[in-house]
Amino acid sequence: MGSVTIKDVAKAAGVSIQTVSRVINNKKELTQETRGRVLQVIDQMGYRPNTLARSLVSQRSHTIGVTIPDIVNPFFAEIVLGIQEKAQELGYIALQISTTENLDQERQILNRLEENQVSGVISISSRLPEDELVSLFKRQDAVVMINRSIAHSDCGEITTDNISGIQMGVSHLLNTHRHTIAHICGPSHSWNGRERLDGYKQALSAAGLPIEESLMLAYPPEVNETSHQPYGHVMGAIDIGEIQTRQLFQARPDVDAIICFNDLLAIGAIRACQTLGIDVPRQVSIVGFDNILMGQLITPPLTTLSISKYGMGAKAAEMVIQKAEAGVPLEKMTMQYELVVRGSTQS
Amino acid sequence: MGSVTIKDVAKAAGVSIQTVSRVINNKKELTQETRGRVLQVIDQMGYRPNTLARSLVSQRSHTIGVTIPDIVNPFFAEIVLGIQEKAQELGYIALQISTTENLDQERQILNRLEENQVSGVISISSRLPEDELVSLFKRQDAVVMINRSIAHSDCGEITTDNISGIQMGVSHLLNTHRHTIAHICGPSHSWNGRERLDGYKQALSAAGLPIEESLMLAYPPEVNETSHQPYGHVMGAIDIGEIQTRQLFQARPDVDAIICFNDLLAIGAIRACQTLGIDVPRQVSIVGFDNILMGQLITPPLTTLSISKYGMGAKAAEMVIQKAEAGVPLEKMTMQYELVVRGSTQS
DNA sequence: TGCTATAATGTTAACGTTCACGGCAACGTT
DNA sequence: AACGTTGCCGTGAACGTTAACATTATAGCA
Repeated sequence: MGSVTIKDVAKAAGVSIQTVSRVINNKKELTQETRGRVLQVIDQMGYRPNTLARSLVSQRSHTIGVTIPDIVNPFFAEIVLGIQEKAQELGYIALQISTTENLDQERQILNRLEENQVSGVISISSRLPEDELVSLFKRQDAVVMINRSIAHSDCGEITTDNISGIQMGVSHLLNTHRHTIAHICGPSHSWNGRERLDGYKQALSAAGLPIEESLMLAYPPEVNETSHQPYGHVMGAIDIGEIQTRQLFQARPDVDAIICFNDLLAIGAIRACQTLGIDVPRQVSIVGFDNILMGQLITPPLTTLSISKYGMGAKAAEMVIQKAEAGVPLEKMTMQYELVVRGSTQS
Repeated sequence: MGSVTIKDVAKAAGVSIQTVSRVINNKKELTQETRGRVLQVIDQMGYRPNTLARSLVSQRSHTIGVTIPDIVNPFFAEIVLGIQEKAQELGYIALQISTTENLDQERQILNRLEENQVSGVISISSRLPEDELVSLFKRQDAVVMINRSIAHSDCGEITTDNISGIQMGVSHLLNTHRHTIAHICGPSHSWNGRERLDGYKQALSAAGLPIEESLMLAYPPEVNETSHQPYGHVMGAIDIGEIQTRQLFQARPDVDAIICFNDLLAIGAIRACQTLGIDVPRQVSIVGFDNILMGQLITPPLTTLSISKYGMGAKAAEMVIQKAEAGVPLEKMTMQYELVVRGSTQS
């Protein structure tokens, strides 16, 4: 728009453009008097510096790009909030885009972010294949991935210690005298999903328990490409949990505990038990992952492995910006889960 | 960063800068041959046009700014998703910022968006006073407000028909033979909150029922300024619903229905009934507003007034962009609720 | 053949800002 | 008195791109 520029201010205040620039950048080589006069003109004319021009000349957009699988999912939303607030605190702005679990969209977004000259990128739970990610990130010099790891990459990484997390869950179940522990798996294309399955197997082995195929329920293949139906994914996950649990009890009526890939599946599992007349936690204990709000509200409230999503986001933002700004090397860090015991494993 | 520019491409392809520009903008005055050659060089060098420079010269940032009270709240997240996807469809990018229900933050953000030269602004459920909003929007020429109305403004507005919505709720309760209907109010600074309270009174009057103070429970004043505690607001709202309901039954043990400002309060109300040993819906019917996912999952599932959040967002984006792009005048539109009957009002 | 219309390409200026200079007072210092 | 210093301010170039105009080659036509 024909908005007021630094030039207009300079003319109106009877000074050079550079002087105005010095005022808005708080440089000190200025008389109190001229500064005051310029500030007054700025205020009066309603001048706002143009970030586009600024970024162009300074070669720093002070913007970081964020790709999110699904902003409607509060799990991701909380990470995003952490990113946004930390970025803002450091003088950056976060350009967040939800890919709605769509790979093509994700590719497109990443390119779009590049054209927008973002100073760095945070990629949350990407499901793109490794080689493709590498090539999409090639031209970025500050990339942090959350919930995903890539071998031999120079990206930053914030992952969660799924192995020890699920270990804690299994230990808790063993301590409460459960011995036939099933696992409802996450999607096979999810990095967390694969890790948690691995962890489950390791934990059982460590406890001297057999690993049985009939106790591991795979996540069904992609049903239909995501529509804009509200809560499509969230609702879907709950349904899947319910279905898998039904199936589980048909094959293995002897299970006394289920540890699920995430809370949504676990909520589905609880529902299945309720309709099957199975008492939770008396007959079956159920454990989830992620500590989403809903887990606290259902009955019985859900035991889960919790982690600070806000903290993950904030840390990611900090890493990206420090790298972009000062070249601080990107770390690969792992965050620890905390076991939150609630009614679904204890009466 | 020292990324590759149009100049580099031009030199490498042995053409002028302008020719490259024509290629990337798909102008037609070009030989197939040069276009091919340039495209090849572009591909090979990994050139990406610089949006900042483009926007600067064209005076259109192709960006719209969005302020959100709280992105962690799925109600808002879904609106945002609608905005983002429609914007993208129209070649725009949405710069969304959560204000975390903080007024100062909201002011700051709005200024920040202006500096970022956004082509327009969508303000979701703003709680800033009217005069301040007017002055913050003064320099924007395409503003749409969602869930808020301002007298005599030239902003676009997308509001919901709270009056008829709550009317439907009350009618439904009357039809199921309820006569002592309470209302747990929303925050008094919420525009929707005030409207729904008004609607409640109108609906009772229309039915010939008395309007009694003891049946209208005010939302408590701001307790503490928002921290980053996960789910602070969401959890808070549920707690408030629970507390208010307890209080309600103490004063008026004769109520047989509660219609709440939103689903969260309603969920709190259901919890209160459960701990008080009051059967829902046999003894008391409960109705919410917004149709959030959680309402479907609790027991009993919640009867609510539903509206397309995604649609509201998409429409807002469309309006802002049409206005910014082609000067299409901004409308003030009202969307209708739909009653979704579930277990909390019917056995 | 000469001339004009058209297609393909190049040149220049601008968008709003900052950076690296350069100028010029006023002020000590020797 | 001549010479650095310091403080304040202005000038010109640059960031990467596009719009408007200028130029050149090509074809069409009388």
